[in-house]
Amino acid sequence: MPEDDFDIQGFARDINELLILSALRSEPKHGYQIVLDIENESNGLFRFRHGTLYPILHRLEKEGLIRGTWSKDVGRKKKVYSLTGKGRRHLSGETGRVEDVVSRLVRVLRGPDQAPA
Amino acid sequence: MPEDDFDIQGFARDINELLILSALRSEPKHGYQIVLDIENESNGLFRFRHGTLYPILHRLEKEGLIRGTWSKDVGRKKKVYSLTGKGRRHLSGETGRVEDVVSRLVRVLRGPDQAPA
DNA sequence: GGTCGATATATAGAGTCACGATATAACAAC
DNA sequence: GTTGTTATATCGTGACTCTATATATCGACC
Repeated sequence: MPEDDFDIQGFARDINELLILSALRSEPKHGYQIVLDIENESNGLFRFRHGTLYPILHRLEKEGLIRGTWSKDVGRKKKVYSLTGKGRRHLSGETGRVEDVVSRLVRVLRGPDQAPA
Repeated sequence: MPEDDFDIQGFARDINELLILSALRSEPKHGYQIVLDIENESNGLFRFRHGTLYPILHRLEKEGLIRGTWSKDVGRKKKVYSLTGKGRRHLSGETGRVEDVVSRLVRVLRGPDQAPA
């Protein structure tokens, strides 16, 4: 019974989006801060470049998962993004789906003859 | 301490390659059979199309991870691929790396305030 | 008061890859 | 002999990340 179609490229794209959304879970942040936080929380594993980050932020905003507002309080202009309700639901739902996919992936990769450690 | 650079596109490509390599772990198979077995073992989750499978097989062969030989015993020509020693080492090593990455990914996605179930 | 580095956002261009479409061919069944 | 299944192969398209580049502000230093 073939469930929803799996697409490896969409999977990679989802991972990037979810990393950004998860960085906004605790509080609103601007782009530069998001990159630093993800890099810090993943011990340097996940590192976004500018050319990768901003297109994704714009895409997420267009999809209504985050909302960006310009803040010019100090003088340096920053665009601060916050999770919308839709974004928060998307984050928890898709995170569960990613966990499901990777657990099934690892099971296939390890094979049936591998006893669990 | 930033370890090896992570690349989401390379990660997706690696997953596809590892799925194919893992299908050859037990015995040599031809392309068509590989697709059926992966689809079967993943309960229909991972499904390779022709246009995806064969370029990857050629790539893996060129890298020396698999070796393909034409068999014409019955008449219908099949190219049967078998894991090389290098391929077998690559499979187990990279599977471990994928497991490491996904576990760290899930940890970041779930966040620090999430208690383990 | 001018330069340099860090902060901060943005986009265009290049390169890579999966995917859909299409082609070819042999065998089975009828 | 036509149709469906098995089987391998490649080309073109599109989607996406990544590199490079552009712009601008602020702090520090001298």
